[in-house]
Amino acid sequence: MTAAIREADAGEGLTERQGAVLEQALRLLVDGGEKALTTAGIARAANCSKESLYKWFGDRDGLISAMIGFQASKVRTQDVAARALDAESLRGNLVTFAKDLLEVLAGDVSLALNRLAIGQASRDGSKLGHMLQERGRRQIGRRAAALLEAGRKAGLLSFDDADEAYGALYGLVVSDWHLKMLLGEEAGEMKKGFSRKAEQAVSAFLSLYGTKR
Amino acid sequence: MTAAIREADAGEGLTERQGAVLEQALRLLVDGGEKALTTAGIARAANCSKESLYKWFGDRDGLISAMIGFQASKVRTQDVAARALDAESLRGNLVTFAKDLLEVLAGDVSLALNRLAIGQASRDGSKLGHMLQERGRRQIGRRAAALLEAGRKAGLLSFDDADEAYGALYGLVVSDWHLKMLLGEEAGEMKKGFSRKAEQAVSAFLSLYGTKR
DNA sequence: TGCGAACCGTACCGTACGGTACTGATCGGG
DNA sequence: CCCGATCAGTACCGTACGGTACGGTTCGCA
Repeated sequence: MTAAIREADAGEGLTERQGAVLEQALRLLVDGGEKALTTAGIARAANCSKESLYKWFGDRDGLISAMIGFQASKVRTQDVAARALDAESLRGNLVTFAKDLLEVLAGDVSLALNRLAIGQASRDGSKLGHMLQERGRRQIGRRAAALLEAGRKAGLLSFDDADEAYGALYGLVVSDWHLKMLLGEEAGEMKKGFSRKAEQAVSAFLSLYGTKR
Repeated sequence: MTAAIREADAGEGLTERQGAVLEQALRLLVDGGEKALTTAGIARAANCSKESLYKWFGDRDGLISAMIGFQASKVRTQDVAARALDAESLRGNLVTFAKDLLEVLAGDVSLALNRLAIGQASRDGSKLGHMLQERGRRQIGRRAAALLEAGRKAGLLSFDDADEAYGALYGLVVSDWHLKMLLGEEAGEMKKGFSRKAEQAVSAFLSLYGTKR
């Protein structure tokens, strides 16, 4: 048995030491943007050597990929599979989902990683973009899909294409807020309006796809 | 009278030579991303000297700002103030607007500039972000606002908050397509679905805010 | 106690970028 | 015909980054 297997891991087949290093790297990225994410800076912040960074992650891109995977592994979305779905609880679940979605998108780590992936979309063949899409959005998308499907099963929602319905829900909730935050709009001021925004969006969504009169 | 006034300009108080340089710079940015946007590269592509670049635009940031302003000045949105607005023409105008919006957002220059501004959002205090927001989105937003207001005046639409209604329209039309394209999803394949997407979004919007039974 | 692996800290190398300085050519006005 | 301004082309400088190499130290293990 290899020694590595016996060590505590951080959810991605990497040791906790490596996880701590990625944590510091994420902090650097959040605080200073991509420009601050230098190998020397990470090594200094994490009290490790550049040589170890290259041994563990290969090169800078591998390190960034590891950062995305590490962050995604921390934000496991627990879907509350609430049975006995009635109109009230469906609305409540949808509002909760909408708020969670806005909170996640407005999180500084999420914003920083999205900025990083978008900035490199031109040069790396959108490798990071696909990774973010797959490991971040896919998760929350599945949660929404399950919720919508449950609503349809309970006769509370009516739609043919689940993706189309989810797209409408996403658009009504997020609108152009995500882009505005990515462009640097202060996220702190906006968070206060999240609840109202989420409820409005869910109301609109239900009047589009709900069966209730 | 100054000599500069007598020269042909490119819409931003700069000479046509400078406009040609900015054109080449935009082309470099579109083709190779931010990494390809070097002063030496621009000078080579535009057959000018780096010294001229710095004389005209101050520094790299000034040049990027000029690029944004230059591009915005080219994409003037003509609002077809169609009088005699009935339900059919309102829908038609909304669909046209939705298609135009998707086309603009999917344009490679737009995507490249947005990627650039998002990538620098952390370091420059979102100066570029505000500029893009102000000179790009504000324009198309006003066109939509005028259309919505005309619809309300004609008794075809019903809403209290015009911004909220516009937000819903924007979200229904764009959903998360913009982000996916910014992250590198191939835009070519998506463009085929724009018409259908636009019509679906407008139908949903009308069933939310329309007065028609 | 001695061995070897892992690792920190740092020095180092090649490269590429932003920005400046200089030279020579072109061109319009007196 | 000459003067001054503008500009292309290039050489140059300081800096900072990605990636590598090396000496010294700790720690698990026999």
